Amino acid sequence: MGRVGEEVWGIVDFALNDMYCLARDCARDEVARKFVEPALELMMLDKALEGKLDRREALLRFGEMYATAIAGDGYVGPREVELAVGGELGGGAALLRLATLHLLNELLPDGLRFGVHTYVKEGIYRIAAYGGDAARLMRLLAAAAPSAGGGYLSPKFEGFVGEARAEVRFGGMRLTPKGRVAADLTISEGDIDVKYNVYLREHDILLQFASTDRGRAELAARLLKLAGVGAEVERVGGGGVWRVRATTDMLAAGRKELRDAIAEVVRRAAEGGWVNSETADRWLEKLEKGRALREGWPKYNVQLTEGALVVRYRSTNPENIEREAKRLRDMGLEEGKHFAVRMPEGGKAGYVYILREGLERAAWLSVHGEGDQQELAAEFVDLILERAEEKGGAVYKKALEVVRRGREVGSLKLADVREAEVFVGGKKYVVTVLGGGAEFEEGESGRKLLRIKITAEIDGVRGEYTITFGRYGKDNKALGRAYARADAPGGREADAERFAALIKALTGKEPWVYRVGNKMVVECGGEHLDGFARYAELADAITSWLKIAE
DNA sequence: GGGGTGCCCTGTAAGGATAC
DNA sequence: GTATCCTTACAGGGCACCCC
Repeated sequence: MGRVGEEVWGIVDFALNDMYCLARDCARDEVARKFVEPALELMMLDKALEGKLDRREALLRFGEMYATAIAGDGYVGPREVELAVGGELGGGAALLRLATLHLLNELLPDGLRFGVHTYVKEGIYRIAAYGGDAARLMRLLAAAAPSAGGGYLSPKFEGFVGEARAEVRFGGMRLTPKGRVAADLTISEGDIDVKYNVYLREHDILLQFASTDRGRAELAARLLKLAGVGAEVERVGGGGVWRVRATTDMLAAGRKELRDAIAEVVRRAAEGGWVNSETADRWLEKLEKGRALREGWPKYNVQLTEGALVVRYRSTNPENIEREAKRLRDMGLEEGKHFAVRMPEGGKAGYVYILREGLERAAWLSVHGEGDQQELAAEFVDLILERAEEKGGAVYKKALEVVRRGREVGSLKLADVREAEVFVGGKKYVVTVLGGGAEFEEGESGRKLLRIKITAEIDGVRGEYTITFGRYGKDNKALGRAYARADAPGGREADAERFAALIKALTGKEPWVYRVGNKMVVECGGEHLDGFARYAELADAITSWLKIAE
């Protein structure tokens, strides 16, 4: 380092030998710390250069310390890493930082070295790496930055995971004394690596790293996270061993490099006849396809049972069931109406079961809901469709049908029906809707009625058509009735046919038309009401009426 | 036929124990 | 200190069955 080096060491001497003076004169810890940390880094790196300290250990510790400094006084952008050094004696501290980076580069292999720029703005020294230099620095920090509980201690480092290029390689395939397949798998980032053990067990794949050094175990967890697996450090029993483990599904959610390496172990084991071929095929399928687990969502079971769509989450843990029920309530769904809940009892699993109407409502909320409800519902519907798609064919078709129906509620305008061609009784009708609305009314018996009025032109005949819904019978079924008018052009029969054409154009389904005495009755059921609910002018009234008339 | 529920069976996660 | 095994609870797939 020549003359610069001498100056640097002069500052180090000053910082370390006169710490008492610094502490006394400056009377603030942060000033002392500003010098102590880079000075320690400098000494550590110098020792590593002289071969008195393990080089990789020094790189790792440097990375931890520098990341901590950036977490406090730095900035991390997509293509930039910057450390700010300000305050009293900032110039000297910045010089120290530069000296440590210089030594660090001497320790790094060619492909990982990086350059930095230093500038002063508003009295603060800034040490920044840009572009490729920043990318190389990020690789070091990504592996070394302190973390806990599956995340970095500073959110500034979360983005690194996407940028880092953890390499995965395997070797040392062997059979354990009991005949299980084991292999070594090494994950490395930059010049830092960790060796893990992979075991092909009877029912799962297990990747494991164990150590009595908690720091090494945390590094193992960080590198595994860079490979896309969020396993946490755990303490084995109450003893002094720390461990990081991940099994099949977690591994299958990892990055392609990791999945490929593990798949290679499985493939070779299958070729050697060391694992059951059916099990190996299942694992390979998972590893090759990748398993996109939605963060924060459990795995809902989506399937068809004799034509009905079953959407269900089951668990023996009451807290899990309650958590899902709460999530559905937060989404705007109502228990009993949109979903059913059965709490676990006697060791048996409980469940939340999404009723058909619930999935429809969630689909509606995913389009028409507001704020958090809309976001939650959209995420939920996506998740269910994704699960249905995995099952393929009929399951996906059915799920899509329910979701589409839900999304359609209130999505159309009556005036959208213009010159629609429909066939009733083999005859073609041309329907144009001019307007309409819906309102409640109380019938003579106190029954809550819903009156839907539509103005339309059918085959050139303009008219106002009214249909009145009520709930009838022991099932309390929704039923809508209208009577054809005798004074309409062509008389009752022609009016009934035009009415039927209008309802078919609006709902997609023909009503039932029958004669009672000399009257012509046009009758609609729940499916027609669902069809009417697709129109914004009618949707709110229909939803409210369905609620109050229950 | 579709909606909803119960239950069996298999695969996986989690945690501890044990062998080397 | 590390590698391997064991146990158990839980999750999830899928089918049978009931009800309307």
